[in-house]
Amino acid sequence: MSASKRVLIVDDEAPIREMIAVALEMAGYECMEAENAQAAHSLILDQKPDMVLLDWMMPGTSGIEFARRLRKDEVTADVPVIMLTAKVDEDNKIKGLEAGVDDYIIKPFSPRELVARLKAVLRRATPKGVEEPVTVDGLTLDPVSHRVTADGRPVELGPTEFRLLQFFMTHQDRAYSRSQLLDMVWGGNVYVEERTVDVHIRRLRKALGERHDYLVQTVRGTGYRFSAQVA
Amino acid sequence: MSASKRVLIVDDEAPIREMIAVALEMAGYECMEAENAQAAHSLILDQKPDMVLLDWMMPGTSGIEFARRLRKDEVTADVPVIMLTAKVDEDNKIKGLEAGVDDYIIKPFSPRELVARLKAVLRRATPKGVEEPVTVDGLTLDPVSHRVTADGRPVELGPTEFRLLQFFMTHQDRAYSRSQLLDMVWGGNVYVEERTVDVHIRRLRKALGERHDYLVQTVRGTGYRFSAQVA
DNA sequence: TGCTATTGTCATATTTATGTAACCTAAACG
DNA sequence: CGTTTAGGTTACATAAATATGACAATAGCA
Repeated sequence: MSASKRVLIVDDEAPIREMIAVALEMAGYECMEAENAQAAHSLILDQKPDMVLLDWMMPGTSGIEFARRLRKDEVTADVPVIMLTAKVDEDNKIKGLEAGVDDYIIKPFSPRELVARLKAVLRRATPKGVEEPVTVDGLTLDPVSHRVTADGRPVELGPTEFRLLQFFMTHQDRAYSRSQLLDMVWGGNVYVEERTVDVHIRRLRKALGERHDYLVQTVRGTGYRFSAQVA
Repeated sequence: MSASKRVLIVDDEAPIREMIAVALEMAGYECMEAENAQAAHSLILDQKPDMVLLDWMMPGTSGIEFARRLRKDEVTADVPVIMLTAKVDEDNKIKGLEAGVDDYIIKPFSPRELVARLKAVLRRATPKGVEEPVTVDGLTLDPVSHRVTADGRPVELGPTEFRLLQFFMTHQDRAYSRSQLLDMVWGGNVYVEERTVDVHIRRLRKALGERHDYLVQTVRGTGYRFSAQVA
C-alpha cells in the first residue's frame, strides 16, 4: 500500500492530544501534534498532513477561526479538517460546517468513531481519477474491476504482481531499477531485499504466460522494463 | 409501490420547507429537511433519500454549488436533484442543468406541479435495479416485491444481505473495498468494523448456495466484486 | 412483554501472499 | 576457455488476509 496517512492533531491539552495520537497510531496513522493555531499552521505548511483534527476551543486563535483561515489560503484550502468539540450546540455545529470543515465530532467520542469518521473523510477527500483500462497486445488491465485478461482469458495475479503490472502498463518503454520499482510499487518506506523484485518479476512473467511474458523485459545491469517492442 | 419514496428538502427558510413537506406528505412521500448544504450532505450520506429538492439561494454553500459537489462523489452521484429557484434567469437555468440537476422548478409553484415533476424525475431517473428486476445467470432480484429467486426458487436473505446483493447486482464487474461497501450499503455515518463486511459476504454467499456463490468474488488485498465472469 | 430474526464482533481456522536464501544459468570479460 | 557477475528459479517459513462458526446485543414484532 501507499504510505500511511499523516494526521495533525491540534489541541491545547497535551493529554487529549496524546490519547488521540495513540488511538490513531493503533489504527495505522502517523501523528503530529500542535498545541495552538500558530504551531499548527507552520506544521501544515511544512509537513502537509493529509488531515487535521482541530479542537474547537483553544486559547488564542480558536479552532473555528483557524479553520476559516485555512480555507481562505489557497495553499491550505484543501486539507481536510475534522473539528473536535465538547459543545453539543447546534448553532455552533452549523457555523463549523460553514467554515468548510469536513466533519464534526463531539466529545467525548470513542476511538472507533474517530477512526471511522477520519477514514470516511479521507476517502471522500481523495477522489480517484477516472481509471481507464489499459491494453497492450491483447493484454488488458482494468483497474476498476481489478482484473487482468490476456486475449479475454483471465490472468491470476497476486496483489503485488497486480500493482507491479499496473505500474508497468502505465509507465511503458522505460527501464526501472529494482529500487525504483520498490519505491513505486511497494511504497517508499518498506525495507525489502532488492532481489525480491526479481522474484515478483518472475511470478508476473509466469502468470502472463508465453504469449505475453516478452513484455516484461530484463535490462541487464539496470533493472526491468515493460515494452511491446521486442528487445 | 412498496416503501414510499423519501425526499430531502433543502432550503434555509423553515416555513418553505414546511409547506413543501406538507404537500409532499399528502402525496404519499416521506420527507426530511435540512436547512443548509452541510446538514443536507450528512443526511444524504446517512439516509440515502430517493430525491433531493434543493433551493437555489442559500447562505453558505449555494444550491448550485452543492449539486455540483454531489455529482462529483460517487456515493451521491445518482441521487436525483430538483432545483427550486425564484430566478427566472435563463443563464442560471443552464448552469443548473450543467451541474447535473434533473429538473428545475421556478417559485412560486403549485403543489400539484411540484408533485408532478417529482414523479416524472423519479420515474425517469430511477436507475435499473431500484425498480426493475435484475437477473444474472438465473439469479433474480426484484426490488419491488423485495424478493430474490435462484432459478425460480426463493432465496432467504436478511435485510442487509438483500441490500448488499442489490448493490452488487446494480454495480457489477467492479471491485469495492470494504469501506466503500460500508458507505454504499450501510450508509455513510454508521460505524462498523470493516470485517463485518466479510461476515455479511459470507452470509450472502451461503444464502446464494453453490449454484450462485461464484458471483460474489473475493479480490484479495482489495475487497469484493460481483461478476458473472469467473475469476 | 416475551419471542424471534438480525446484526455486529470475536476467536479460530484456512487460505494466500510475500520475502529470502540457496542454487542454477547465462551473459560479459579477461 | 575459465571466471566473474547479474539474473532466473525454486522451495519454504512466515506473515497477511480472508473465511467461518459462535455468541451476545438489538431491533422488530406479535
